[in-house]
Amino acid sequence: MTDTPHRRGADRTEAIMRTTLELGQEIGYAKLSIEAVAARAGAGKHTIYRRWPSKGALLLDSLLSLHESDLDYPDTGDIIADLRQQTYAAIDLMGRPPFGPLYQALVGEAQYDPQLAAALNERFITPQANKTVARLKRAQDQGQLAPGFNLDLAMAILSGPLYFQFLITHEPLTHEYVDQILDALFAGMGPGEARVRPAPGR
Amino acid sequence: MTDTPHRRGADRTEAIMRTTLELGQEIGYAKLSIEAVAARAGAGKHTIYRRWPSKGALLLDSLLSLHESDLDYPDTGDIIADLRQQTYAAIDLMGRPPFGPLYQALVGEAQYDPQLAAALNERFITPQANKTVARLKRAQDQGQLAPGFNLDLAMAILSGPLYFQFLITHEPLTHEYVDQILDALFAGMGPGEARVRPAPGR
DNA sequence: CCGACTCGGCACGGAACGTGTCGTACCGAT
DNA sequence: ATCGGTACGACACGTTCCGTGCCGAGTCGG
Repeated sequence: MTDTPHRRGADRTEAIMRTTLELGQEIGYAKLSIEAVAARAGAGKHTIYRRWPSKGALLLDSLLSLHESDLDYPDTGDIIADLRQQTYAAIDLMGRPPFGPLYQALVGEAQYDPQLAAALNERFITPQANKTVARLKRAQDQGQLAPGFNLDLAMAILSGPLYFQFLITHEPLTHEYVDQILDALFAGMGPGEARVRPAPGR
Repeated sequence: MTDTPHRRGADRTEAIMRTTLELGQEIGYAKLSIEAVAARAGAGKHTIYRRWPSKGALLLDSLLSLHESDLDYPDTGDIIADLRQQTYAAIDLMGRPPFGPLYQALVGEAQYDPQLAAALNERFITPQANKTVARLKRAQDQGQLAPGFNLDLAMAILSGPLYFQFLITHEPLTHEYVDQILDALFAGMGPGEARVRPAPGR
């Protein structure tokens, strides 16, 4: 039916974002150019520049369009199990294509594009963090966490090591690693026995 | 005072790195170009390309030349106090010019330049991490830490939240934040009383 | 004192940027 | 059905910077 050119509006927007993800996966973010996206999408460069101020902004929108179904927090009543499951889902997303490598590049770009950094925080980081904090809050109200514990801090201590591995050491994110972090977070690393995980054996 | 051209070797290397830092501070990493560095340093572009394969590699060397005096770990016998002091020094370095903003951009660039990422790890991240782990090891041997605790993990839990704040939320790194992380790390956030101070002996 | 090397300067082709212009197709309102 | 406004694709343009090639001159080691 329509191989007619000059389709408009949301139609073009979606086609451009889809092409961005395609090309991004094929050649990587570094080599991705607006020009190439326009060419493959059969769009004029203006049509892209009219919608997005930068390559980063375009990719941010494209990635967000990909995971519309927000990672929703379970609440089984067991805070550790819920955090674990939720974090598994997060690293599964971050760890593999198409989201993983492109998200990594996007965070990289945000390091010298303050506008992009702000948008990334507002549209992805903060909402995700808020969900974690909200779940922690319920647990704290139910006495599963130390009453005075700073929940933003708890979120940072959980996410931080993951991002450290993701952005700095570039080692793969594993479920086992998540387990270790959760254990340490709830048990502390001071001397004496861990309090959460039963220490089996002797 | 030699304004004679054609000085050679380490002389030129140092001049180029110094100019890189200067220009980087003035206009930011994103706008920094090899061409501009060459022009201001009074060097040919070849002289730069002969030494460094990329802008990132040049900045990495430049930044490392800046903090020759490695952050050395104190060992007062009190692991928490030593970690605190060492981490204070680290965030003071990361938090402000000239090192801070340029280091941030460098980590960003490393997200889509695997060679740069490897060099950054090998020459900066890993050495720093090793020092932390070594200090933790001594503490563990002296019974100040849980015997089986994974020390690489401990390092990641300490560094991770700092980098999270540095790279993701872009909020300023404060000593207070370091204190909070250390408290949480040693006490855990499970219910019950904080255990910050180690009990004597085993 | 001489050959090998390194340097600064300049020029080049190429890629991608962001903008401008033009003719056309779509759309909503009359 | 007609008509203006708008979004669009295509193309061209000037600019910046890349990475490389070439040249003449200065420097260094033997």
